[in-house]
Formats: sequence, structure tokens, C-alpha cells
Amino acid sequence: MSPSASCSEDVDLIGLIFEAVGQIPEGKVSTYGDIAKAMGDVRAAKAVAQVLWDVDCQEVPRHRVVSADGTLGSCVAISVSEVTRRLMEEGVFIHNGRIASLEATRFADFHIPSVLRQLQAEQEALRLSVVDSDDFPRPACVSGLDASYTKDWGCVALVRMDLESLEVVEARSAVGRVRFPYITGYLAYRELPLIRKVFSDRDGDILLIDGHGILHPRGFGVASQVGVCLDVATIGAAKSHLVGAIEGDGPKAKVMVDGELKGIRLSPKGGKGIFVSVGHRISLTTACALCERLMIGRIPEPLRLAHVLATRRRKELEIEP
DNA sequence: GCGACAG
DNA sequence: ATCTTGTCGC
Repeated sequence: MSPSASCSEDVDLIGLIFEAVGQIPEGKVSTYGDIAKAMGDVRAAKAVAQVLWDVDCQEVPRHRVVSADGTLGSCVAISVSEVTRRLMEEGVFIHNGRIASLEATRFADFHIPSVLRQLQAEQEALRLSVVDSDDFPRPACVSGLDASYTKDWGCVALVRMDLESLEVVEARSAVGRVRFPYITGYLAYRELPLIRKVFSDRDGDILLIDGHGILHPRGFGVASQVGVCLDVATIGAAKSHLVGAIEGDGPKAKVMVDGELKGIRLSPKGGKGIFVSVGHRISLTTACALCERLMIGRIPEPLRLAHVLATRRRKELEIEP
């Protein structure tokens, strides 16, 4: 039995984004990328924009954040004309819906922690704990996990299926606020809090995760992070390609990273297939065998059912929050 | 035109 | 992931 490691599970990136926006002085503007860089990864720029304009927020001057080409943002709560009016009022000039001279009015001296850089380092360290060999008694059940979201709310569903009969033996879900937006490479920090809420420890259980395992830029995708942090066997099963070179186009194409086999693209009936990789405490061979056994359609059945359940529960919640 | 690309 | 109608195909 491997010891369970701990990782940062309650990072409030949404709060940090609002905190950064609050630091932009009147008469100045910043770009989504400026805030993303201050948080430690410019690749979070799109997430910054999404949070600012999609999440109901407090009294932050979000009209002072624009895209890299000077284009203004807006949402149902604040129209483009209202954003324009506020900026003009603060002495920022707008021409044709853009900031007239972005460089002259730009602010980027944020004083916030470089959280994403820290999380990257955490992933690099935790990846060393991944066990890529079978480490469980003969599995009886596999539980599929999937999430569904609206704004800063989410629902994660778990569907447990008997490997022998392929019957659903359990289905649960958990809902809650989500304070970490979707950013490629950091999916676990978004999903882990709700996954922990829905998960219950059971012997012989294997978790099937909707996302990559070690087939990830830092070798530590959501499936591996869930496995290491909950100390449970996990399989990564992603619907699309993230990293690695796909060799050939057969039903079991190898996916190589730095000349090493890190995943398999499983496509029994052709098509896009799914990308299977080791999450934790399992071998790639066993992970593939289990996925093949559970694939009725393109998506392994526990994952498909978890997706249906999570979406249904989330929509119920939307009507009555 | 070039880079990025999980959910 | 989510927003969404009808439509093409097995």
C-alpha cells in the first residue's frame, strides 16, 4: 500500500483573479494575459477572461481588463458601452471599441502569489509517487467519475459498475461551488474538491477518470493526481489528444512521449477513440483491458453514465440552487 | 502566419 | 465543459 500524498485542494483562483483586478489603478488597464502571468502561467489568460465575464462577481473594476489587442470585454451585467463609458470617465481613450494606446495605460505590477507556478512544482514533485503497476486485489467494480458545470457551480457524479455483470451497483453525486476555472494542465485543482466529496473508500474499487493520467505535459494529469491524493487505483480515459506522438492508426495505437510508451489510443471501431493512460496503482495493460471490457459505445460505460447523471443533477440544481 | 490543443 | 435544432445515418 502506497501512502497517500497531499496536494493543494482548495486554491481559490477565482478569488485571486478578483484580487488582482482590484489592484489595477484608475486610469490604467491590464490584459487577461498580464493577470495570468502574475498568477504564474500565461496559458491561464482565457480562463481569466472567462472568470471575469462569466462569474457573478463583487465590486471589482473588471472594465479595466482587456484582451491583448486592446479589445474590450463585456457580459449581460455590463455592456460594451458601459465598459467604454467607465474607461472614458477614468481618462482611458477608446477608438473603435479598443484601447487607443494600450502600452501607455498598461498596468502589470501585480502583488499576488504565483500560484500556478507553485502548483506546477507540486505536480512535478507528486508525479514521483505514481505507481504504474497493478496494486490492488482482483477488482470487482470500476467507478466512473464525471463533472458538469455552470459558472462557479459544479456537480461530480460517480457510477459504480460490476465488472462481471456490467450492472450499476451504485450511483452518487456531489454538488458545490468551484473556485478554480478550467485551465489545461491543472484540471485536478478544479475537480478534486468535488471528487473527494463524492468518493468513498472501498476495497477493490478502481476509479475511471474522465481525463488523462500520466499522458500529460508534466506526467501528472487529473487521473494520476486523484489516484495519488486519494490513494486509490485510477485509470485515465480522455476523449481527446493532449500530448505524445500517436504511432499508427490501429485499434490500439501507441502514444509515445520522449520515446517511451505512455498511453494507448483505444478505438475498437475506428473513429477518435479514447486515450487511456496509467492514473495510479495500475499497469497500462490492465487499464486498457478494463476499458475495453467497459466500452459499449465510444465512451467506457461508467463514464458515460456518470456524465448523464452529473449533467442531470446539475440542471436540477440550476432550477433550484 | 503561428501556436495551442484534457474538461 | 457549455450554448443548442434539425438532420443524417445505421
